[in-house]
Amino acid sequence: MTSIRLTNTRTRSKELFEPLDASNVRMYVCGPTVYDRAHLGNARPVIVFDTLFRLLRHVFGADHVTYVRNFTDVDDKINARAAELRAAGDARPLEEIIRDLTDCTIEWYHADMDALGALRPTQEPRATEWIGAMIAMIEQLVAGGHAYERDGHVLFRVRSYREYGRLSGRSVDDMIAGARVEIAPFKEDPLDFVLWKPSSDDLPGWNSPWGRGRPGWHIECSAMAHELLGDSFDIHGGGIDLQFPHHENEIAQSRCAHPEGGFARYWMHNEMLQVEGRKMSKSLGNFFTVRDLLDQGVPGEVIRLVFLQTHYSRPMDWTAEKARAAEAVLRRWHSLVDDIEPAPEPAPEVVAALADDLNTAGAIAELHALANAGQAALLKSSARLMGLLTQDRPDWLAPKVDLAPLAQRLAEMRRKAMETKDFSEVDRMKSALVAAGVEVRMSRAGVELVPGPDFDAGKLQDLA
RNA sequence: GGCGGGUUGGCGGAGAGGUUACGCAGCGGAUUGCAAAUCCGUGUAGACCGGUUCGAUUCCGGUACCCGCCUCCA
Repeated sequence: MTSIRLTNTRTRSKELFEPLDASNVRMYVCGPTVYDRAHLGNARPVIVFDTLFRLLRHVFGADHVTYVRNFTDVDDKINARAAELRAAGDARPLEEIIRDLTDCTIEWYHADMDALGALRPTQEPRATEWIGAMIAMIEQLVAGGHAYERDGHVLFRVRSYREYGRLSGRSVDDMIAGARVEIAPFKEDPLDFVLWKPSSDDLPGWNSPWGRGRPGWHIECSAMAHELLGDSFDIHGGGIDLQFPHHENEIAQSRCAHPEGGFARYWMHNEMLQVEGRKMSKSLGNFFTVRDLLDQGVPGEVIRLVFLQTHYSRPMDWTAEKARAAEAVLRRWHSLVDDIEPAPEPAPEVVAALADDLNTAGAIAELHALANAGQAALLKSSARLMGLLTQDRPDWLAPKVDLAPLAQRLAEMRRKAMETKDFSEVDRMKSALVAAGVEVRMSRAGVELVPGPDFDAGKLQDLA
């Protein structure tokens, strides 16, 4: 069996991956807060962990991997957006606006991530459907002395978890010295974080032992991971920005609530996305969504290939030039594998590259090698392992049109021109074809016309 | 201020303590009426300074610069 090696953030080293149960490999990845379209940065963990999911399914079997990715549908950003909508004239009750907003955003998210070739996770729990599990976990933490109630809030007592800060390499004392933590009067310690907070009547809330309220952000992942994957599971993933405090807090909660379990054994973090060399942010004006790119005609498959060209542990720069180059590569590969039956197994070199800490760039180099060697069937099966070339002649490629009559006419014109030495007619037709986005291939053997990236059937009307 | 990541040829971007990454672009050639496409060939790379070593771009230490997280945005 292929042995997989993964860089474990927890130990800061590349380790052999050995699942607790090879018949059920379990992975949890932090999903989106659903209040708006996913931006391009949101796509990175999706593509990275989808690739890992595919690799795990390949190695352990498609039915032996459980991949859980949550939807955070209770959050103050959602409440704020809903309040905006109401202020803008939406007369429905807040809860209804929120349900509609989150439902709609989840639909968008699915559509956008599907376009990137990402498989749906095995389970996609919504936080609001697991409030009971969260309350139960908080009760356990309170009972165990790891949490305390203050002014309707329940707070996690960071000092009660000795290893707090280990994942992110921080010490509690250093962080307090850094003083960039919210000071709230009801906290015993500035680093203590909220497990439960009270909701006023105009906010969503659930009844709890501490009154009507809503969960803090971190508890949902702990509760849902526990319910769906157990006390101990294999992989926990997410963006590096979540390492602290989110994942640190998850660990503290989970380990304290279920000391018998080890929570996640391998922690994986993807580095951040940049755009044209700068952080993507609204203030820099380089902020855009996956849907924006798709609408501009950048195919999801192209986005995926660009992402996979950079190792997940490195910052990745999105540039228009990369998208252009990736599209050219995919065009070539598609023309090579169309109508070819994929090989039963992917190439061992590609699997080996992926198994080496998800070396997607190395795997792509192997795909190039297969393409150069004319190994179309292996190229297809190997690319598919990475979620590429999954579709024959996808929509974004030029439609298959019959240009044979035009080719014949051009061939005839050329034959005559060869005799008369007057190529002006031939050149005129050739430029017209090129203007319509057709690639003109003339050789001794004959004339071949291939629709290119800018193919425009309308411009061919003049030639008919 | 605390923590973490990075610096590879014109550009993008990997692996490996000693032997071609790979892709794009460029250059030379084949081919072509001319092109395009295709094929063949082609690169003086490894921020800087030390150390370890027979040998380092690859390991260790330091310096510089860049980036991220700690703060609503992943």
